[in-house]
Amino acid sequence: MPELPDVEVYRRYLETTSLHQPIRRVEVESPGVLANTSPTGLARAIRKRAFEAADRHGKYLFAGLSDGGWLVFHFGMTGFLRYFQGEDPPGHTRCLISFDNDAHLAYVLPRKLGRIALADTRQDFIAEKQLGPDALAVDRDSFRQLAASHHGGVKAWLMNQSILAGIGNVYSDEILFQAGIHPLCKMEQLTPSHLDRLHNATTEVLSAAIDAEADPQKMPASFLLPRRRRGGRCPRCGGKVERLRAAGRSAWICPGCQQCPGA
DNA sequence: AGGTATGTTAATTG
DNA sequence: GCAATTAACATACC
Repeated sequence: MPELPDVEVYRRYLETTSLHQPIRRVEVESPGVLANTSPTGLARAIRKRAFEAADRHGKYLFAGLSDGGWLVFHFGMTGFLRYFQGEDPPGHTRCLISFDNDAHLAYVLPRKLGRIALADTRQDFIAEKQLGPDALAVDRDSFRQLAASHHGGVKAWLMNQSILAGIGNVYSDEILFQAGIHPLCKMEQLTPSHLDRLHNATTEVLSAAIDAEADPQKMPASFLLPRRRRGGRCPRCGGKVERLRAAGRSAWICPGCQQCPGA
């Protein structure tokens, strides 16, 4: 589920498994996943170097190379990393990085919707992708300012990576549920106090999801996320959750607990 | 068989 | 220019 919390878990995984080991070889099984390079370009950029840092911005994972460059991973809807030794790569491995110590890092992407890119600096990449600030790095006043310059539905706003980076369909539902706000509310309807509730919910939901290692089973009992399915019940009022269309996606809500201000 | 799926981008329409 | 909608991408699961 690669939204901000999932990618943060991947970042920690990369950091604990894959730093400081020289890279011996790179095999690209699906060249289509390379965004701005080729298999030989990728090999030239990372072979004989090591990952020295693991950073994240929104849904993007940055692996810092010993020469100062960056390898950037995006995971689409289904991707993940797997570090292993002495066994076969997982199915749907699209790129395999092998280290001098005979361990391997697999970039696994069943649906091929993610991408690997090279970047000179994180800032260059973030600017080129026109990403907004990381959703966990925005304070109350900045959050209000970002809200003031937009119209349209609040769920679409939360998921717009150019405004806030890192929130996708699942966590936008959770944030709106925790804030008690309906996904189709217009930004211009939200009062400063609603925006503060939304900001608090954003910070708390993303932090709690990271603490739960992005595993729905470990999340707080107050979370809607594990009940986000047909027949699910609201953890707050026990009512049935409902599905509707918002921002071109399925949005799950508790109609009793989520309203627009003034409605 | 058809609908749905955690993302991004491009095209289209209002 | 902005907001909303749809299609496309590729694959898996119900």
